Amino acid sequence: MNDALAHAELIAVLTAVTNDEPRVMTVSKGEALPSGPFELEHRSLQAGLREWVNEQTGHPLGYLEQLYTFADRDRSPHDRARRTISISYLGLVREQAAPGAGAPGWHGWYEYFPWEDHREGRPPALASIAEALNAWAASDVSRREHRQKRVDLSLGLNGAAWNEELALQRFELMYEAGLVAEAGGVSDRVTGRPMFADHRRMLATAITRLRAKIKYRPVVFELMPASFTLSHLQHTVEALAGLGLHKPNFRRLIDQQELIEETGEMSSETGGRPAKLYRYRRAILEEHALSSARLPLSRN
Amino acid sequence: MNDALAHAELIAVLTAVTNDEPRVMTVSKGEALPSGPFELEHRSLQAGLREWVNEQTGHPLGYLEQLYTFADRDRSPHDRARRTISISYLGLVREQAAPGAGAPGWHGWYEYFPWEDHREGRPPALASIAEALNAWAASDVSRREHRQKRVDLSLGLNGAAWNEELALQRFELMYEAGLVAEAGGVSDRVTGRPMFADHRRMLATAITRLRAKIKYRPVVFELMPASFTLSHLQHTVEALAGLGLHKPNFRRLIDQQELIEETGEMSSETGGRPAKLYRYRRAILEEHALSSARLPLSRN
DNA sequence: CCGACATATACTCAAACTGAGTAAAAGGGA
DNA sequence: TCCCTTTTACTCAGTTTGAGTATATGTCGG
Repeated sequence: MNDALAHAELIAVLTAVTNDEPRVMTVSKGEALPSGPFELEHRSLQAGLREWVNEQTGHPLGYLEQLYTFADRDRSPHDRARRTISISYLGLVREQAAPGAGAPGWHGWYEYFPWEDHREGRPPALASIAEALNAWAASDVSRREHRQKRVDLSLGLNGAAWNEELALQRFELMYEAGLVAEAGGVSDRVTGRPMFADHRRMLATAITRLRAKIKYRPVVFELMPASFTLSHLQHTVEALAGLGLHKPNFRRLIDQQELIEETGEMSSETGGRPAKLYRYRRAILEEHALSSARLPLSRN
Repeated sequence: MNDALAHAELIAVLTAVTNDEPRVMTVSKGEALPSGPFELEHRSLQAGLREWVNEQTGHPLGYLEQLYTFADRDRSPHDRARRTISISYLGLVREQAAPGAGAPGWHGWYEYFPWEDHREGRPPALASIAEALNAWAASDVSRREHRQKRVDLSLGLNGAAWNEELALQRFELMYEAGLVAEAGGVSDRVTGRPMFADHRRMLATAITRLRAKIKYRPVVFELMPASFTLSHLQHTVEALAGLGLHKPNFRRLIDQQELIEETGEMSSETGGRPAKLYRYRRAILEEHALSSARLPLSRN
């Protein structure tokens, strides 16, 4: 085997939802994701990450999932003889347990991706982005049609519906078109706040992964306090998905899955009729398999 | 930053389906997955893998997706001062383009996982495994109930349905119970063929990933020749899922998604009525977004 | 040449699920 | 007391899904 050596670096995308706003933990005034070296003492990658997140931030993190491993060259121009392998993780932090989640260090997802929040309808930023991307598509005669289709599909134009799971795809498209600051574009209220190196891309990866995952696995509860109302739960999901959901149907979905149970307490925080408080039924993880299954099964 | 250095190793799980049998490319007489070092010249991890797969095997590989990155210690006992980071990839190889896919080097998935093939009903191996795991569950008084639930759910016992996507979970359970050879168990027709180090676990990861992915993304076509019959397509999906599918419903699903189109040719290979030949409509990738969406959406 | 056989293709039907809308209940505050 | 707000409960049509049945079109044996 060849003796090529490399640095190993762990990068964490830690997410919490506070005040119905999804947030990510950052360093350097919001310009980078927290990261640290992978050391020999660490038992495994996952254990290594857990350790230093605990040391550095004090946030106990529940759910932790590997996102992606990068090793592209040109990432650190001063270090050409050696490569850095970056292994990124998505971690979910419970709101309750993160009292500093509104403090410096935590920044809203949608500061970095203003076009991703569709809870109040299509965000104004999207119109400008669409315009810029359409121009980009038109600028290359030979690939125009193909590009236009990608733009339409990603942004939900010309008959296509907005798909919140395409967050990464959208960012990569904007990168390719040179719109975002990391690719030479400007940084403003339309194209969002940039980050160090490819950190914003990792955040986009995390958002995409999480938006997909909440649909078939009960990970939202890793972000919820011990007891919560149905509306609180719905608003958390909406914050992550960047979409408004139909209330009656959301409730139906939740209780037909038997994911939660009443605590018996009530909450009267919101000014209207008091709401029942619920807690997550941890046992459900053992009872059901919770899989999607979209194949036409037979029974022989 | 700390100066911890590590080897970087790329591991490929290359899969093809030949004669309705899913196969994986191996080295060392079927005992290991092909792997190679990640070198400085490589542009990126993905590019690195592509290069040496091409060099070593000659199989042009279409689809390539990162699976997982490992760095657990104790993996190579002779090399304690340094860590090896293993980045595994899932690659799909077209049947047509892999004429050696039945030759040595290629082995059927179900040699390694005899309990995973449910196309002809529950495989006989499963009964013995269930027995052994039940005994294992009963052997620990304090955790018995929890263990029993895990067993029931994984194997589809006591009212639970068999879920083909739990392949990795099942392997980990058998590992934990010491059933498989890699964890000190025996190697026979029930527990399947072992592999070097954690390679069988990586294969299980690949199987799980692929079984999930075929449901919401048209990756099967990466395994199909240029033209094929509907039955051929169905048998390929069945081979991967390890399940029998309901024929009329499979057809309905396929053509309502407009994934394929007729070539105009017919095939009369199978002894019965000749079947129409189809080809994959590559354009579909651009037209549709193809996402699952299991949230109760609203439209304001 | 004919009829059994095998597979392909086409159609039907009920149950479950999904998107969407409406109505009643239960608090707080003017 | 009445209005406002939010929770909770119910309805309904259109679609999707699992499952079963029927017909078409070849090959092959006699």
